Amino acid sequence: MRYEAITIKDIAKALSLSTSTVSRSLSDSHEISPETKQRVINYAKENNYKPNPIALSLKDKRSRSIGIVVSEVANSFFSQSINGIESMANEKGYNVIIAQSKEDLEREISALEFLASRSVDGILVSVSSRTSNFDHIKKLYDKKMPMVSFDCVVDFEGIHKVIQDNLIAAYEGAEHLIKNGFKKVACIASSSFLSITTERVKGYIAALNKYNHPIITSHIEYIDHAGLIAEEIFDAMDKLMNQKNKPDAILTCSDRITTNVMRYCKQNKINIPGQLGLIGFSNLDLTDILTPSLSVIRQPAYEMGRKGAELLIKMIESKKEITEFETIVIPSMLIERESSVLTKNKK
Amino acid sequence: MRYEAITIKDIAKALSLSTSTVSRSLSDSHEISPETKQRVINYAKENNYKPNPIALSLKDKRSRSIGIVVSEVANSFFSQSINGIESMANEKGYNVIIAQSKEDLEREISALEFLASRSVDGILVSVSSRTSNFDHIKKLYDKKMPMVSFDCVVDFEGIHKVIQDNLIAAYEGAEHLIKNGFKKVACIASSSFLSITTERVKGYIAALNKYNHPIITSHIEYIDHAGLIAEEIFDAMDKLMNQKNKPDAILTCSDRITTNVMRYCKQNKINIPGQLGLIGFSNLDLTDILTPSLSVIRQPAYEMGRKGAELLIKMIESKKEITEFETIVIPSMLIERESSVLTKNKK
DNA sequence: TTAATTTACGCAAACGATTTCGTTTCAAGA
DNA sequence: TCTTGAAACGAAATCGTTTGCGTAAATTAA
Repeated sequence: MRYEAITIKDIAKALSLSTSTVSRSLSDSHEISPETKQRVINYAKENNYKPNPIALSLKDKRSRSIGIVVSEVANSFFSQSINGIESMANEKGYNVIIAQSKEDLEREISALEFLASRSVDGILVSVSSRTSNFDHIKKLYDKKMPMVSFDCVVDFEGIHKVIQDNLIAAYEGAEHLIKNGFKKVACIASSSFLSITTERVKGYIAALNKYNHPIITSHIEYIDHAGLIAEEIFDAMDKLMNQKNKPDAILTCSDRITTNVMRYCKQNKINIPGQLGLIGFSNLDLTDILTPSLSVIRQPAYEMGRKGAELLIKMIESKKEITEFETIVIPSMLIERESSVLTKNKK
Repeated sequence: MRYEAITIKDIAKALSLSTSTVSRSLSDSHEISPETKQRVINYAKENNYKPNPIALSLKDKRSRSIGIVVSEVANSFFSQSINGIESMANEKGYNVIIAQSKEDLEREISALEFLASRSVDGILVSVSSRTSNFDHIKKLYDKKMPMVSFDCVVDFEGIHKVIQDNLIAAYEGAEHLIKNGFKKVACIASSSFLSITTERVKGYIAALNKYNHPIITSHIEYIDHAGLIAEEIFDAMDKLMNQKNKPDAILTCSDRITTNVMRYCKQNKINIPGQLGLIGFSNLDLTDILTPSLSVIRQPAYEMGRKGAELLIKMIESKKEITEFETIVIPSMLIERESSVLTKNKK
């Protein structure tokens, strides 16, 4: 079964004209008589003619499509980002092709290859939590594939980046806990490979330093598999909560970590915020109706997507080599709710 | 800035061969000598040659891409469906282009036009909640665009459909509430335009009939805008809870409705399940850590996506006209948790 | 030795659209 | 009357790939 669209040839044949004349009529060229032009335009409209983008792509050597590589679509942060990317891309006349790495380096590499072989004009990439080296990205980039790195950005210069204010966000998160009376704030961060992780941990440490809290190594846990397996997070919680000097609050650095910490506390009957204060990075819409309602650092996913797409398209359409690279930082938002605020009458 | 891939011409020039010879070598034709073949294959591999899919598309009159139209990507059901679609499409060598209708008929129409004009080989569509007539879909379908309707399916014969067992799922949901001792089970359904809504309401009514509960019209509310505006759901709840004969339990028929009912109850301090039992359709991963944990009917999003993509691709690749149309029903899963179970010691 | 066949490759058309370069026709200027 | 030139259109190349057809050289059969 096949859908057959009308072509410029069909129009030419129907009106006994050459394809050149039809093409020129449709592009409103001055060297076509007004009558012919009208005949063509009318016929095209009646038969709902749309130029074949594939033929155009072949000629122009551009596909007007951009690729996205994320770890997973079914993740609130990324689905919101994709939403933003999509809206900007559509405005600019591009469409998007999505590839998922599933937090796996091998799949990330093949996703990039796949996109390049599908001749996208550029790629937006958020690297997986298992990506500790960036050769595959560099390689493609050196071949002049326009690329923008967003969220989980690559760790080298010479590429546009769109990030949130990771350090500041984490700083404010930790500070928020401290100001609300917590004395021993721990941190569960994502994969140690990622720059967003080091940034966030830096912010966490900066806040502790600022308020003269000691930095306790056993209070910092890393989740190297992006929390795809809940076990990993439960193990981290076990470690944190079973030590002598156990924390009284936690800053969690990703959606999945945040929710799994909640899950752990619920299963282990740890009272939040009474026994454990909690604030975490999250983009879920449901955090306000959790009990206790969850204080979160909300990441500007949609805006990051839009900005990333805009940057990428600017790059694609730029004639000259790009030499100046922007790093766009979009502020995140701290939403204070119950999970991080100690009340007088705690159980 | 532009990425330039190596072409068959480049290989031909480099090895002083014709493009035909190169092409045939790469397709392992018998009419090329083993030595030449090897030379070409080696050179191609060294230079990471990948055939240009755009040129192939132009020749084959197929793009090896399929379109998806959903109301919104940032929706757990759809992002999970897309995940399934993507995985199947990739297995079969297709990629996906996503378009969003944002629950708006106009945007749905233009999304379909957009996809057709981008020459996708077929389209998977879940209609928006504002879609009460299907002319735009029929029109495209009559032009032989392969299409499969999933989840919010179209209301006419002669097209493949992938749905969940809406009637049974709703029946079981209502039955579950009744069996747990609730006497006055209400229902908040989605847009009355949608067949999934009528199916689910039928299931709800069937359960009430089966257990000799009266059908009370004021206990059925419809949310015509997909709950994009929380207000609409709050209004429905106001109506339900402020009547004399108010319900003691609710079956909610979509993710957004379910969570907004929770939100309403939390704001209005309505105890669940003590004052109001609740079970709802939802695909969120967080429902188990709500308080009370939420009983849900989980929709088989991933499987529906995979099955839909499989069906669509089968259709695209079929030589002959399709005359038999399948309606694939995938069972959903009822997960019993606290929100629908009355305990002895209620407040 | 000559004819027939096989081997191994090149030429050119095709897909749909754009664009450069002609070509035809007609009118105005010399 | 002849030249010039604009106006209005067509032919053909191009993008990258496949493929039917043609053809030279090499091999085999007669």
